[in-house]
Amino acid sequence: MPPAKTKLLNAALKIVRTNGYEATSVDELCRDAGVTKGAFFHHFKSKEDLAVAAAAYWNGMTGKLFATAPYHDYDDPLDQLIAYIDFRAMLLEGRTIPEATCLLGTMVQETYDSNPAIREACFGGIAGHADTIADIIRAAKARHAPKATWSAESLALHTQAVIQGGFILAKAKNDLMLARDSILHLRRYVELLFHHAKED
Amino acid sequence: MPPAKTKLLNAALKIVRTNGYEATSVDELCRDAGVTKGAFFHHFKSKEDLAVAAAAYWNGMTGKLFATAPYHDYDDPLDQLIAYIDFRAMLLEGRTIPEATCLLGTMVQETYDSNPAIREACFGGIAGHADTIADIIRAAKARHAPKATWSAESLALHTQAVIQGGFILAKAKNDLMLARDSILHLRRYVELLFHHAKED
DNA sequence: GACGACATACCGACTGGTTGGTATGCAAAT
DNA sequence: ATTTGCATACCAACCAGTCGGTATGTCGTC
Repeated sequence: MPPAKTKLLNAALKIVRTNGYEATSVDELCRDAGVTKGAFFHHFKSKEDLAVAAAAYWNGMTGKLFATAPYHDYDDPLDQLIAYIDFRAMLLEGRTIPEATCLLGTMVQETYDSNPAIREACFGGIAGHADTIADIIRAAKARHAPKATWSAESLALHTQAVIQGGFILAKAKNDLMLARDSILHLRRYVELLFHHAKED
Repeated sequence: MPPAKTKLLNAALKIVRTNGYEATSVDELCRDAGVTKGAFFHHFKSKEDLAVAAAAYWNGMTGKLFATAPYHDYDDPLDQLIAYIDFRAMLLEGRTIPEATCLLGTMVQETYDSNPAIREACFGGIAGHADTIADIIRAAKARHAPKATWSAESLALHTQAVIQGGFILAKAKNDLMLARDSILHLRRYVELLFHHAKED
């Protein structure tokens, strides 16, 4: 039996991704985690504190997932980048929308203006992940497109924008395939970017 | 002096885009609109009803904005498409985040699972706008890339995904320039797509 | 190794304020 | 005379957060 803190964090990942931050009540979190309100406020000094902790927890989970993902195994960084994009598409398969979508993107929409601590936590997670992709893009650019005018950092952030935007369309249509379609366009964009660079 | 209904709808556009749907209370809406709660429930039978009406109101406003935008003036549909993308980037200039971002994308994140009526209203607005872009893309494709394997509808939805995703990154960093950067990548993608097709 | 001092983990009843929503009234327009 | 467009007053449910309490360690000290 995991401790109450872990159970609350897992409940937060699930419920916040389903209903959003504001619509998630502390009582519902406790009910889902099977703990009492006393336990909640023993471990988190406020609901906001839980949200920040959940973002850090999320970063830990996804960080491990991406660090051990197979796209690192390719020698050519461009192959790694394409494989990363394919990996992101694969992560949608067999999952429901709350299971496939991003906690940070969901939370930041509701909190960017009213809750700086949560916004910062979300940005840290997204930017941190984008940095790992920027490293791959930087290497791919050095090898295959040294004269390209776009920056690795900007393209890395763009990959995250496409993925987040795909999630919004998927939620709107209630169909994760919309997210996959946008990821396929992203894949084609990256291919064209490097294909174009090789022609020069 | 506009009637209470209009004042409430305008307040909804402003406050929901700033704080999200759930965090926006009926009382706050009334306060901002300068009307009483009686007026609210006279015009809208529930908060959900207001959200659906606000989505329709938003579609009316943005529909007019895009229908009269200058990107229609180009003869070549590919020029129209590029000009549309530039127009979307231009719409960010001199605006705050709540002023620049999309009501539908914001609302659907919180309501896709819990409130089908709002989700449908959001999807209708996004898909309806995407359809107008798909028409342009279809014409551009017929003229410049008849053999391309991607569909006009899919690319049109992708443009919306990029824009929505850019908004999320912008909110996370508290900087609209992130949205503009992604829109510039989208512009480059479209150029490469058609540039590539012309080479065949 | 027994003892007291203190910390950690958790419980659940309670509170004051806020929530979405209702019931009723009333003046102007049709 | 009835409908429309609001305002006032009110309500039960729910909200995040508090608080007094208990059970279970885990130290240092004699």
